Amino acid sequence: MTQTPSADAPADPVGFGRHDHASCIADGLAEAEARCAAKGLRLTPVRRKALEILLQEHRALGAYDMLDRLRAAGFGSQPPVAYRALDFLVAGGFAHKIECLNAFIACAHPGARHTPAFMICRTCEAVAEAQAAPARGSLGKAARASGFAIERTVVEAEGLCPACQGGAEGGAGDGAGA
Amino acid sequence: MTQTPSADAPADPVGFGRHDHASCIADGLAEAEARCAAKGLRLTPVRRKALEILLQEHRALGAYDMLDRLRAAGFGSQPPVAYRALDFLVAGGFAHKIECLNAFIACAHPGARHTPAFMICRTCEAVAEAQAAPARGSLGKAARASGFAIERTVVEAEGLCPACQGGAEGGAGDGAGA
DNA sequence: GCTTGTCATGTTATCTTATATCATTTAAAC
DNA sequence: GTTTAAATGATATAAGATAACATGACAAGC
Ligand SMILES: [Zn+2]
Ligand SMILES: [Zn+2]
Ligand SMILES: [Zn+2]
Ligand SMILES: [Zn+2]
Repeated sequence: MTQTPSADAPADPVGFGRHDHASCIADGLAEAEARCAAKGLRLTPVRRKALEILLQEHRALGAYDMLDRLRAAGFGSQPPVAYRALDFLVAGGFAHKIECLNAFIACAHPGARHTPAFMICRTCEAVAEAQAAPARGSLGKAARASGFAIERTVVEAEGLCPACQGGAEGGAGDGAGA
Repeated sequence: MTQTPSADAPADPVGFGRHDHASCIADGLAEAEARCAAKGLRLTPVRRKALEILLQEHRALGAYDMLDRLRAAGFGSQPPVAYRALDFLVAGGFAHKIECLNAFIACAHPGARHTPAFMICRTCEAVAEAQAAPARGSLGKAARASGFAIERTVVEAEGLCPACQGGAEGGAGDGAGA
C-alpha cells in the first residue's frame, strides 16, 4: 500500500472512479505477503490466488464464483476449497464478507484495524469500502443506553454509484445521502 | 403502539430488559391491521399468523423456523409459504431481515419511516431494534465525497446484551461501545 | 532416517437458505 | 356474472454453507 490510513481518517472510497487498478492488485498481494510473513500466517497458493481473484475487481464475488475461478486456475473444485480460502482471507483481514450479498470482497484498507462500511451499487454492482464509526453515532448511543456491548458491526449501504446515476436507473440524484 | 417515535428520537431498544410483552404482540398486530386497512394491503391469515409468530419473540427467526410454525398452525408446508409471508411483511415495513443471520424479526417501530439498526446478542440471540442515522455519520460523509446515493442501509451490531455480560461469555465489559 | 504432530488440502455428503414455475383458488373490479 | 389481479398450493431446483473423514505436506524432535 502506498498509503497508511489511520483509524480516524475520512473514508477513501476507491472503487468508484478511475485509479491505477494494476497497483490495487500488486499492492494488495504485496501487503498480504508481508503481513503473513510478519504474523506467521501461510499464504498458500490457493489462498494467494483467491486474494488475487478478489483484488481483480471492486465488486463482491460469491463463494461459488470464486470456486469456479479457482477450479479454472487448477485448484480443487469442491465448495470447501473456496470457503476455506475465503475464511482465511476474512480471518486475516485481507477480505470482508458483504452480508447483504452473501459475497466477498478484498479489503481496501488492509493492515489498519478498521470497521468497514460498504457502498454497493445496485446497478453495476461496484462496491467501495469506507471507514465507519457506527459506535460513535446513534447506534453507539443506543448501545450505551441499553447496556449492549458491541463487538462487531455490519454497515452496508445499497444505492447508486456516481456512474449509474446519470441514466434512467435512479431518479433520486440527491436522495438519502443528506 | 403506545408510542410514536419520531425519526430523530433516540433509540428505544425494547428487547433487552423487562417490558409488557403481551402488549408488544397485541399492539404489533393491531398496528399492522390498521396500517393494512389504511393502505389497501391484505393482511391475510397466513401473513397475520407469520407476524404474530415474529412478534412472539424478540429474536430473529429463520425462514424455515417460520415455515415449521406456520405448518404447525395449519398452513402450507412448502418454503414459498414462509418466504411469501415474510416478503409481504418486510415490504410493508412490518418486519425486517437481519442480513448477518439470514433471519427475520418483527419491526419494533412500525408506522414510522425509519432506518433500523440492530443489536444482536451472540449468546442469547436477543435482538433489539434501534434507530440509525448512518447517512449522517462517517458513512454519509464518504457517500457524499464519492457521489454515492444511498437508498437503503444495513446496520447490524453483534455483541453481548446486558444480561449476557455478567457471566464468562464476554470479558470486554466496555469494548467497542465507546 | 524415521516418528510424530500440525496444518492444509482433497473429497463426499449433507444441510440450510432461497427462488423459479405453473396450476388453482380467492377476492376485488366492472 | 364476467373479467382481472392477487394470493395460495405444490413441485422442482438453485444457491449458499458446513460436517466429516481421508490424504498429503512439512517441520520438530528423536
Ligand atoms: Zn482498483
Ligand atoms: Zn477493510
Ligand atoms: Zn416484547
Ligand atoms: Zn423497524
